[in-house]
Amino acid sequence: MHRKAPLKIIGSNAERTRLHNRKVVLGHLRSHGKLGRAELARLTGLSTQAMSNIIAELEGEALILAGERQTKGRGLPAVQYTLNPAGAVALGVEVRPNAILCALVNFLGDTLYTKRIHIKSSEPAVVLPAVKAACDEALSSIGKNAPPVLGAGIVMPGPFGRVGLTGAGKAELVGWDDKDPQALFEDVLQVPVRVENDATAAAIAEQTTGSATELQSFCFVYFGTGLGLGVISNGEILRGAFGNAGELGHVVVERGGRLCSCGNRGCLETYTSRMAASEFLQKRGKSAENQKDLSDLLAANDPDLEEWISEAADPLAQAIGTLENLFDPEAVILGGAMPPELLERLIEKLDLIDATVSVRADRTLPRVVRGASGWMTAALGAAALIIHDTYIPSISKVA
Amino acid sequence: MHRKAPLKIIGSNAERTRLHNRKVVLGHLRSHGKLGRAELARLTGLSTQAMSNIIAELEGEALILAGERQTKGRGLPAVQYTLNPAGAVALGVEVRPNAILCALVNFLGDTLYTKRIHIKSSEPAVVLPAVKAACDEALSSIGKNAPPVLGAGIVMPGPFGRVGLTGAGKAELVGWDDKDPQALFEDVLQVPVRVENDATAAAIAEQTTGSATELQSFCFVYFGTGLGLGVISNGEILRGAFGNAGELGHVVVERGGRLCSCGNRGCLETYTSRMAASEFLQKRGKSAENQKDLSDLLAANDPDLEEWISEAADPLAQAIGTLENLFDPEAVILGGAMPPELLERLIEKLDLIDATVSVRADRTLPRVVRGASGWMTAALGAAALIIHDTYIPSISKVA
DNA sequence: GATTTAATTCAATTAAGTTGAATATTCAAG
DNA sequence: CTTGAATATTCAACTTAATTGAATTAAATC
Repeated sequence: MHRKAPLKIIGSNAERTRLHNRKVVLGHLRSHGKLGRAELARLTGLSTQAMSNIIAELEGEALILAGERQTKGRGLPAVQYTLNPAGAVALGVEVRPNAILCALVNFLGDTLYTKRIHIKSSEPAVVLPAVKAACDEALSSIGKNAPPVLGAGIVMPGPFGRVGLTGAGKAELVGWDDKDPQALFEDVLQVPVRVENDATAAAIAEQTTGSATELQSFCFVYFGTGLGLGVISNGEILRGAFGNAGELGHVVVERGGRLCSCGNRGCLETYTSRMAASEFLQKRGKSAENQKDLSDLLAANDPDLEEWISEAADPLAQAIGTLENLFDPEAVILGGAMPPELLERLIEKLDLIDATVSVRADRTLPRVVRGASGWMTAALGAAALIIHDTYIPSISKVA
Repeated sequence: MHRKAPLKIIGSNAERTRLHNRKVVLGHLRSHGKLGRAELARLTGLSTQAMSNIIAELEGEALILAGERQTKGRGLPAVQYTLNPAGAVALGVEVRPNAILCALVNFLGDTLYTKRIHIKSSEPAVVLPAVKAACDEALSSIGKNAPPVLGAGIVMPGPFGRVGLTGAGKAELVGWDDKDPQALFEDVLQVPVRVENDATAAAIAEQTTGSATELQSFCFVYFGTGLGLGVISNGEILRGAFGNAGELGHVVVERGGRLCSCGNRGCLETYTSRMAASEFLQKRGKSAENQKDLSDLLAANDPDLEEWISEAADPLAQAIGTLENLFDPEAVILGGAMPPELLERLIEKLDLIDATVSVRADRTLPRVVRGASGWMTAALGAAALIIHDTYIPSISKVA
């Protein structure tokens, strides 16, 4: 287990400048859809000549496509450039104690392939070859002339290795304690690898292809085994000092409340999570082990499930108020491994606190919206992270 | 009132590259104290030649000073460079409904001058000339050959103009509703101006000259009129979508608890804040309107104050647990307009949640530490913000 | 049809980096 | 005490990727 490296602030040179500018251009193309060179030059504050060079380079690498000239009033109509969906792909993998979920997405973050593979053990010796095989299969699924692979995003139940032990006892994978997953996966897969937690990955997926494409600041509440939180603030991922930020499940919403597995009382997770729903329904003699069960119960208007929803909404509303006051997001998004209809019902039932910094006269979005959900969310998010990295420079933003 | 501008992601060029690299160099000099050219080149990933050029430029502007050559084993001993304390100054101003606090700091963030000025009204027509006069006096206090003024940081009770109305009813200044304070102050003072909230400014002061000089991620709990929060995460200031992040005072710690002025129940501010202490003591027939009163009561071992501290510690401990789980900071710092001894007592009384992500085997710092406090904290922090901006590039960090 | 406007390219220039060789100063080994 | 290795720094030449200003093309307006 190694301590997190202190972040190093490095200088820039011509090469890094170009890399930065490429990302800036790709980012603008992503958010605007299509743009001409001159307009890109204006947006980025670069000269048209510089833009021409960058565009030529990106087009040469097939990351962007030249479209029709588009007439907009006087003057030579601008050639419209768009991202090339087939310009590159990214892998996403979620490693769980008993399964590996593998996804492949295109340069826009759209899903090309998904697969679930059962594993007998979560030890590195088992996981690494299985992930390698799954990724190879994913890549071969798109045929011979495959575009470049930008990298692989890996989601693992943290906290592990790099980030050290923590108190909020989580389901850790066995055999990874003293390992550096990033290095191991990079070694096996031979592409750049990023390891993130599920909630953050899901948040990035939401921003890449979901309901947050227009947002720069939002909180993504992720229903997984527990309850996670991915925070994007002004376009930046919030990780915290040790990569463990966003432990929403163990935020206390009721002093002296229900006993949680972490040893505390009143954790949000004990009220509002898949686990909490399962336990509640089990006491009523109903089984709801997976999303399908919950979906079915909801479709059948099961009164016990309805009761749980009502009961779960209050603590969640309180927690959302806390998120609003602390992070001042444009919206709070609920998603993850929960049936979408259930999330909708939960949102309907929310009685939000009516005086937080998010209660604004100029709101356009609802304070809480439903995001992407389903079992693949995290794996797709992991892949989206890689796409995200090629769009987002870690640089110069100006208000 | 204007809506917050969407953040613009801009390209880079040679000029911006140099600006970035200068900041990188200054930042390293700040955190290391003194360094030679070659070592700076290694730290920044730049060539020694480039470093020589940058150093020459900075030395020419008297922002850094060449020291003795320092022998460290074999080879030519490196000339050690340090920041020049007298290389530049920055102004800091806190505007309150009835007073203006003005501060001047040197290039290291050390205090050179402070002054409090009473004002009759908080309208722009009164405040702007008063601030101008105060700043002029501050600058003339350091004599004729004054070093360049990097800018002025302004702290005002938000949320105002730029960030729009919010629900958590705060003490707003009258007459500023539809104004752009940054532009107004820049116009009057003729130096670059930054407007921030008190808690963020105080957090930056803590990082510049206080107990967080080594920290990249921390939460600063600011005792002002209410209770604010400044968050620095991996060196970046967390502002939120509308600049209102960190509204800690209105985080609910007790469902259905005490009625707060914001209309909700159970806000942290109603338990743990200067106002809460005043009210508590008033009920016991004691007056504690300012820091001095509290200080005196504490010195006299006043049993009522002790009782309040015990009562206030629990909600605070819970909130700190929430901060730890959400932000994963290296430490939580308590400071602001509270007597330091009282903060110490409060910290002693804290019964922290024993399972958050901050409970780590490899901790070196306590989870909660006391930070800078006193009436000038925010104004000094405002000035520190300006210094901070000249050290911290908004760019390329590498883990 | 002539003129204006806007996008784009061409050619020259410039800023700020990199690279490799030369020089200075110190430590360590013979 | 001399010599060689290590380290810091500078000098000079080169490279990258930007900028600037003039030229070219195509559409809109007069």
